[in-house]
Amino acid sequence: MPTKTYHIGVEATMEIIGGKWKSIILCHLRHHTMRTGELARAIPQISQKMLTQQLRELEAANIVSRHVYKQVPPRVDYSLTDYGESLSGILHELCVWGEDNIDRRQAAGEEISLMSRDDV
Amino acid sequence: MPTKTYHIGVEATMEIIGGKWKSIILCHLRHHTMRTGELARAIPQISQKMLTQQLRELEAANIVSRHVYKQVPPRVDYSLTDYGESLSGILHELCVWGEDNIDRRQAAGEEISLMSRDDV
DNA sequence: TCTAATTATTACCTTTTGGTGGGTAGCGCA
DNA sequence: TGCGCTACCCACCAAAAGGTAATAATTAGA
Repeated sequence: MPTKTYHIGVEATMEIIGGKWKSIILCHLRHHTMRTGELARAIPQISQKMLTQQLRELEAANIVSRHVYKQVPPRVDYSLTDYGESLSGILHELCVWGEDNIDRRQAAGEEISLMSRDDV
Repeated sequence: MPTKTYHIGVEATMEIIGGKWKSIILCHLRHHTMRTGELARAIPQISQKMLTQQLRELEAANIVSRHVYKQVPPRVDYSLTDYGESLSGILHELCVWGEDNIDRRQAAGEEISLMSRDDV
């Protein structure tokens, strides 16, 4: 296997939390364990396919853990692993910075809005 | 113009620093003003097209500023704006977390390597 | 006159990412 | 019998992101 080379730390971080959905999922999971359907409702724009796909990748990176309850209908929930928790501070800052960014853009007259803030 | 709606702050942040290159560029610019060619050498994997494209987008978001010197051959350099500096802490943490992630994966036997660390 | 130097643009193509619509499992209940 | 519940998988398609290679512009200096 050819050695994979990173040139700077942030590359590795972005490989894990980058993409359209992962950081959003993680920001929700930061507050509580959530069931699949809960996550889907919390992120209304995401498709079911993307949701499970991204969760699988986060699981593979040891950021989230998946708990399956032997029930019918099925019940599955997701939470941050201990290692995933080490991202919590960063995730929070990413949320806060984004909120401020939206505020600025609104103040500048852009037609944008934010549905909910981090510290719900 | 239809109002653009964000559901959580991190969405806006990722729109700005997400993608394969932006966070890497910003991590370099965090330390010093850099010329185009310097950036290209610091990020050997990037193509010239991507470099200028991403810089234009960061400029449009008011994160970096571009200075053109009237010289031949041309001289252009880029630096963080004051607003861009407000990302500096986050960028640093993203680098540090990634370095730690790489260390862990190496310890676990993955064939990966890191060329340079944040605090050069 | 020809080339080096530096930044940037363009057209074209490939790869990656994301979306849609369908289907399955298996138990409970009308 | 047949439907609803929840999670999730697959095949297929569309869109976005990224890569390659060629080209421009301009002046100094060989």
